[in-house]
Amino acid sequence: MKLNVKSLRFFGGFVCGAAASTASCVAALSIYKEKIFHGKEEVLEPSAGVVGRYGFPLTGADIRFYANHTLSYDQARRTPRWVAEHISAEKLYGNADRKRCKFKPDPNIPVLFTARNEDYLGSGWSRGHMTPAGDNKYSEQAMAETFYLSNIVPQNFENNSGFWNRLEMYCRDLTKRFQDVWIISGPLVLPAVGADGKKTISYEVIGKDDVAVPTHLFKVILAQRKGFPSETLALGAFVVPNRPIGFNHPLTEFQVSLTDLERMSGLNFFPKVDRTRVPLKNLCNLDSCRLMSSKEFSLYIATRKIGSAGNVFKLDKAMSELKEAGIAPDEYLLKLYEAKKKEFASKEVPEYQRGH
DNA sequence: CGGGTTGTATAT
DNA sequence: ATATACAACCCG
Repeated sequence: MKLNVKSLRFFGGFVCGAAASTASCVAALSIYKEKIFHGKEEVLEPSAGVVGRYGFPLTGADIRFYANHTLSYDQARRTPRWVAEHISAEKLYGNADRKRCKFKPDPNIPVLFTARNEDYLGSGWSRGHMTPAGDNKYSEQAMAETFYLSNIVPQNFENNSGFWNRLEMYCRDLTKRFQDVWIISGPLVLPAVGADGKKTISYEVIGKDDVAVPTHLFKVILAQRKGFPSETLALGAFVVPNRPIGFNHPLTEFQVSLTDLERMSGLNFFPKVDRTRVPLKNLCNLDSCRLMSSKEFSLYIATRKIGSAGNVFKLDKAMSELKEAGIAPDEYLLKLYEAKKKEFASKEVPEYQRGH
């Protein structure tokens, strides 16, 4: 078995490339394998050689699969490297509710490498979903799994509930114009130029588990529209700083070329997309890439609060907040408000009358 | 939609 | 005594 690796490579390649018979190709490749007996059965496994006699370091499962998302986990940083998901209009409707979900360590990851809630609580950073809970309204199970801390990174509070939230809403809105949308999200730690002109990568770690706080977050969106003579594929890649981003910043400000993001992240995105067969269009040219404005967002939040209000006081509070912001409620909000008001009135009045 | 805190009852 | 669960409350 003592053979020169270089000549092996050449020999194998030559046989595979030139021979008509696939059998000879397999035979040549098998030289790389070791014959190992598992019980009585003889199987071929990749040769580890002397160097690997006691095994090579393991980084854990390359890819981990969940009901509606897939991720690669970074055991050193206690965060995902990337999280992939697919959404369509159907997945955004259903009764799954984040109020019934809980953040928890991913039971599939070795305890030694998991993040825990205590790492985040009181750290000054929020637990930011990579694949969003709101993309899984159709399935309690799928939504619950997004709350595993393997899908979470330390995220600035205001960024999480603000700009990033609106970016996720835009992604969901895309399903109105594209049948299928694939999204890859993840954390980045990017170099910064110091006062001495040197580039340094520096990032905070939080909790006893030293969970890495990313300097930036990325999101790659691939949107597909059925059509004739051919389908349409549009792609947008974004890198967003992990700090508050106001309404004056458009999403396009954070758009980067896919190649640039690939160099930053060390990842190749959507390797199976055949760009010669279906030309990739710029998502922000084909679609708007416009996020909700301040007014639209406030209106949306107010509508949410009124929809979930449990009493008249909260109902009126949400309305007065809107008024103070100088935002006129739309027809939908007004109707919802009136309906809830009646609902509470019909519950309270009879009891009041009986009491007297 | 996106995230928190606090208080109380309960189990260990 | 200390951890855990849950309801009720809060924020943008």
